[in-house]
Amino acid sequence: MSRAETSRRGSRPGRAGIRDVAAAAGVSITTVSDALNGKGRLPDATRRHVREVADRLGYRPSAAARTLRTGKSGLIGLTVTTYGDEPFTFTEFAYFAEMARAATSAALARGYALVILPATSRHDVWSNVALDGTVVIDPSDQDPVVSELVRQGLPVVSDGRPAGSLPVTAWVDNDHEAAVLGILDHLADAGARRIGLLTGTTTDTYTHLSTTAYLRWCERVGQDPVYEAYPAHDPCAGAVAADRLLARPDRPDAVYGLFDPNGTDLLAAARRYGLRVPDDLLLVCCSESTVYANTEPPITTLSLKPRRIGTAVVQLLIDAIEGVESDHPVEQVIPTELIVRTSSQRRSPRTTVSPPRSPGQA
Amino acid sequence: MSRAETSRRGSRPGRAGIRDVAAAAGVSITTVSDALNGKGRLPDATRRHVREVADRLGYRPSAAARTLRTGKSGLIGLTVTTYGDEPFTFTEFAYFAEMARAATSAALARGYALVILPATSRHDVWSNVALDGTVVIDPSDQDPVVSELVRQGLPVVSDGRPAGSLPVTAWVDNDHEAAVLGILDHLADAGARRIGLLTGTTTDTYTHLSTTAYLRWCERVGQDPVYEAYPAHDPCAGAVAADRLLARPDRPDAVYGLFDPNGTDLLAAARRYGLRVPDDLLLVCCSESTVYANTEPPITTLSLKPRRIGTAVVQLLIDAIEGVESDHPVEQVIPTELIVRTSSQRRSPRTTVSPPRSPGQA
DNA sequence: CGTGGGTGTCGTGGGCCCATCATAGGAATG
DNA sequence: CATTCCTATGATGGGCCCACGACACCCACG
Repeated sequence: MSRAETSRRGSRPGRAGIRDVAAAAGVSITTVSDALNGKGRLPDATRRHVREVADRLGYRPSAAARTLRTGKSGLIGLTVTTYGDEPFTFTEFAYFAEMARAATSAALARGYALVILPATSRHDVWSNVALDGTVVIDPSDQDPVVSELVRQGLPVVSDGRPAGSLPVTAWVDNDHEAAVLGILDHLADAGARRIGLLTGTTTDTYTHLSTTAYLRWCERVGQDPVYEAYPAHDPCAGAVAADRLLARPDRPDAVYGLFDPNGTDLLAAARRYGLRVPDDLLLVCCSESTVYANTEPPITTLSLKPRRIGTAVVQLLIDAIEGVESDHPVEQVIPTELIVRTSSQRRSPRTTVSPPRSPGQA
Repeated sequence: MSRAETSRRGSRPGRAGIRDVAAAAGVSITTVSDALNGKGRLPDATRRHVREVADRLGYRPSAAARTLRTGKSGLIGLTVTTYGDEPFTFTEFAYFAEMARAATSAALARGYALVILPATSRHDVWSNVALDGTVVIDPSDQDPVVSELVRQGLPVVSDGRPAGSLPVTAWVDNDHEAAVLGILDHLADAGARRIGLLTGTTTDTYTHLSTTAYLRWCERVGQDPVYEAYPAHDPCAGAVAADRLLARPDRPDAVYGLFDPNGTDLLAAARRYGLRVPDDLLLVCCSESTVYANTEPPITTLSLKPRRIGTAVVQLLIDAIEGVESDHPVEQVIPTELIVRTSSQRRSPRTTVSPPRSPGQA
């Protein structure tokens, strides 16, 4: 024992180990471990005493040793898709930030921390961190990262319905088709005759499902599709695409934009063409940003509820990690929320749909 | 050895350990370790063979064991301040997202991953993860997290000049005072007579330095300060404060807003009071968001260059971790960038400052 | 009244997780 | 026999946990 003491002193003068605490408290290593972890059956006096000594010595258990022994690291990977060199795209900023924030909080509340891992990370980096499980955002079909993780026996929960036969443990997503159909109906109700779509060229599930839903809706109501697609990760391309859409001979009288910056892009394009919103052009875009509450005019947005998604994803993952029989279903659909503002209300609000009021009221 | 083999088989059927690789390749454990890590002096044939076998078995070295042995985890903490329950504030979304993105990329390029750790994390969470060092965003004076980390001998680099005598290893910041003075001069040059400030009630360094710089500038040019402060973490309070500022009897004819959403808030308030921008009111705000390029009118913004900051912070931290004699100084000041748009140009651009052109040109 | 067995409470020893590294050892060659 | 090379052995890092051991106490039986 004294040998251990000595060798430890030599190795790391700054940090105290469990051995040092045991020696200082006059008990065994096991007793220290049990006292600090609330395990075993020890008299409260011993427990208190050990805790006191540990505090005095500034003892912090080595995370590495604990992880090695228990097989649990308390770390959850947050894998974000990458376009080009940078992790997560510009268009997803607000969504991603909100989602990550909620996920961080939820994980923290259950004693876990999040590790950011871009999908294009070098193998050696993310196989070099001990994860208990991983959250994957919008995994592509046959995502090599996911299959590798699953092969290692780690639970994987995805934000976004997994494409193809990706073997994720669970997933959470919005009902994107229903959301698009709801918006199109909303615009049609507001008087839109020809609804256009600003969409992306990428092949992710969100873009694909939304575009398909649009095309099917068009077919159902007998409208020719009017849409422009652009690479969503390029912040400049959006403005150009918005311009193209409004410059078409079959110019739409309402537009839904799938990505966050589309609102301002479309608004700017409309101004260039002298179109008044909402009189000449109805506008809706998918965004989590609150700037659209204060634009001129305020723009109707679709919120994907990233906070609920982030929370749900983490809960599912931790349930899987801890082997909790999921009281949650393994496939969760989070409802979207349409925040109706001026840009999508041609008729002055409530005038025609509400019951008549007394003339005195504004 | 056969006993070890057996016990391993029983323990974790899915994952192969270094023992299994050694057995399968018919060499010793050391040889496997050396072959995979490029150490020692081994014949290339052996090296290749070992690698091949390791690949075939899907061997991944245990991160926990390696961390325990080497004392390095390859993990960097990213500590974010919290307001209320949620990590990082709404007003810092774009800044934080950009900064975190750059930091993630920079860390990755050097083989490190980032762990998100809200400052209010329970002790047991962030002492439960093995960190090699930590990035702290805007640490408050006497931040307990920082002192604890430093006490453990871990390098800490802060984004934002540390308040008080916080013992950080290094820091990176903008020259906020110079930035504010530059903006005020810019507005004065554009014809502003009375410049107002939209600031925060929080005590962080950014808010403090900026406000002080404003007050000093006012004193120097002999203008009465006109400012409103609000709790920056409350997204609704900003709109109210903007309104208050423009409702004052000594209404300013130019305003600088310290926080991201102030641009739209001020624009909306200006419209309510029938003020034209930039004719009746000049506007600048500090923001990383590109929406201000497409507002009506486009708004001049100050960029704090979060990507450069995120990169610099991580480089400094990893230099410290790896004991590299910093070729970078330990205190870095990143220049800000004023992106001048219509909202701060009262006189039509270039007309009066450029040499006269021939009448035919637009 | 004395002692052996039963029952509990507290606490300890040593092995284990897995990879790394220093050093000792062995084989081949000059 | 000496010198290169390469490989094997064993210690190490630090905390957790299984399986016991030590000790006290109580009851019953001789």
